[in-house]
Amino acid sequence: MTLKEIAVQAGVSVATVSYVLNDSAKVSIETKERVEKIIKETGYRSNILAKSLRKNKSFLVGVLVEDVTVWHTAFVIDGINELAEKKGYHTILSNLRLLSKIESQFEHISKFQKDIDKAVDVLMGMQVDGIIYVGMHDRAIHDILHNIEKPVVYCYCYTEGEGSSVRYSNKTPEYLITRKFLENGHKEFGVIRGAEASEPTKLRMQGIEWALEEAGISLKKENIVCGDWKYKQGKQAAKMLLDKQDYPSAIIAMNDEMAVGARDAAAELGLRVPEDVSISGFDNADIIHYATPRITTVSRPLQEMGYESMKLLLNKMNDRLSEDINITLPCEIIEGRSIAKR
Amino acid sequence: MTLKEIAVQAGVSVATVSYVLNDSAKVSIETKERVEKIIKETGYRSNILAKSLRKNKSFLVGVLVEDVTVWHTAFVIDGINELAEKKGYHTILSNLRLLSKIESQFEHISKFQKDIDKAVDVLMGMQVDGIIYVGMHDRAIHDILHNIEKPVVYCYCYTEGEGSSVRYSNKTPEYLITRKFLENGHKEFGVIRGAEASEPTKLRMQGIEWALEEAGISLKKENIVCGDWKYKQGKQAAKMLLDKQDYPSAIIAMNDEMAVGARDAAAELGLRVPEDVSISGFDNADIIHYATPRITTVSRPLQEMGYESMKLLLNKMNDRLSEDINITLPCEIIEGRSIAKR
DNA sequence: GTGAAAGCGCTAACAG
DNA sequence: CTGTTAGCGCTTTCAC
Repeated sequence: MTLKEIAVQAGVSVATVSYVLNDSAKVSIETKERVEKIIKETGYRSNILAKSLRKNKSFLVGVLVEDVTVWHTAFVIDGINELAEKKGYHTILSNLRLLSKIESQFEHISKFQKDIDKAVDVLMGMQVDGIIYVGMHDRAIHDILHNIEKPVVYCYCYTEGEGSSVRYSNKTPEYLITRKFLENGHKEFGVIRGAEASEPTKLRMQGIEWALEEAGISLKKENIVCGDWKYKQGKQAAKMLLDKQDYPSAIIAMNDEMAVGARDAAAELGLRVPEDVSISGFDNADIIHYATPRITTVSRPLQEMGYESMKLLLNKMNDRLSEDINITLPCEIIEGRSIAKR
Repeated sequence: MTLKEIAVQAGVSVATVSYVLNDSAKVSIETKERVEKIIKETGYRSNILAKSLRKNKSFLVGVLVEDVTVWHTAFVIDGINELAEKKGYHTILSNLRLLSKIESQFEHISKFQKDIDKAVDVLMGMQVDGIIYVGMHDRAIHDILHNIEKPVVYCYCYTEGEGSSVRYSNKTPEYLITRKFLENGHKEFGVIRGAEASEPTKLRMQGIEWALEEAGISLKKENIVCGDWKYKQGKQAAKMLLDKQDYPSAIIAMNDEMAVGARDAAAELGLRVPEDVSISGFDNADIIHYATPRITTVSRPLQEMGYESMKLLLNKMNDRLSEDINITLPCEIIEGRSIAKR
């Protein structure tokens, strides 16, 4: 069913039908009703492709995700969708599937660059009005999106080149968590860091140091142990920290998996959590809802990050914003029962 | 940059450029190379919208998900993407966001029907060549997709009306799990069911009964307790089952959350898992990787379900398949250490 | 081998 | 108020 057929059935011109459809002014009530009746009867649906072609505007945004199966991605997408839907935009999802590609083959980044270029080609070919790039880790994306003359927003990552970004705060929440320990009288700290070079690791570390400095407490170098974000290394790291006479009473793990690992390490060493050793995590992952005691953690504003990314993109697309903006959204501290008075 | 501009620069007609682009026969080597050079230089990208309009085929499939934040959805999408990408199709994601809508307002299904109709309108308006509907629960979807003259595949759900479906097996894996208990000498069983009316609950129950009947063992009615898939009720249910003299030595929980709840209940009652009571779960959820002991569970073929859905859809779209097909994919048993010899 | 031209379904001047 | 018409970028038939 096309606009033309509707026009024939209604005995009017295509223009008139188009006017009714977009109620763009000046159609007599009778004509309008007659046309609308036929539209309803026939179940006519306008061809968005044709419309986009003609208007040179697709109301489509490309959502280019590094990997849709990485936990936070779905929530970010959800946030994007929420605002997009409100504003009459639709999303076309392009999934780079980096996780499985990296795991299955030891190929160089250049291989992925090709994939990315192809994904961008398709998205641009689809005439998207803008692109939101959703990272699988929070890090700098370096010159990876080429030949795009449309607005780009980076979410859960950022770029030093062109393009706005939306991230979450690391330093402040880790500072606040550290303060919780301090307020409870803790003086000896152990830190289970994330992976070496990771951006969040550095930022969270800064938050910890900030709070400790304020309190005039120093962190022993040997009490900072490097993990890889995984349960196992978290447990191992905690064992190193706790298996000595003067073990720290406060353990700050940089994510929940490692925090749960630390809790289990404590249990194995016969230490009670939080009475003997207090522990904090980061991420508000599902696991901690089943861990006893409930571990105090930090919740990232994932949905909101998607929402804000879409908001930024809308502003860019509608020329209400010319320069790039980098937004950092605050996190929420989720109180558990894993930090006790000292 | 349009095809026409390329034509001008190359000093040929638009037709020729089109021929080169699609290498549809008969273009002299020299012309071809000249055109290709310009295409490369200019970074020309063909307008997929225009192409689709002209060919009346979009190479777009609509992925209509009930809620993208429901854990399995991302994996299903990933599977869909994997095959779609291989076959030159792209996905447009429509997220009904049912989870938050249901939680935030007590509105009737008719409200959602409107949302669904709208989503379908948009998808069809985008001229998708087919639709994959991804459920948030495994259940029958009743007459909810109207006015679609394109192929539809239901994934993680099914329909009694038109449309193929891809689901995972419930009965067989639960049968196999039950056999594991039996092989370990268990004779007294307790079952923590899922929500009352749920399809998977019924099917899994059938699997359990099948194995027990085979073994000539009967299941006491009072040893079947109804849960709601959540940790808390799992724990509560397990307490009912275990807090008596002749408690069952085998507890089959119908998902992992409840299984972990059961494990904690056992611990609180001073029972060791698996020595005093053996436990199984279902889903292969993240949580069980941190639970001690590792709980024996069932992994659903989520990615594969997406992949198979796309495969079915491709066959339908290319007229290689006329009748509806309902596929049930097998699950995998994930061995843990939560079932001991009796 | 290559080009002219029609037309996919729609919008938006412009004319009446 | 309504209709005519050009044209968005592309494919494809038919001529040459």
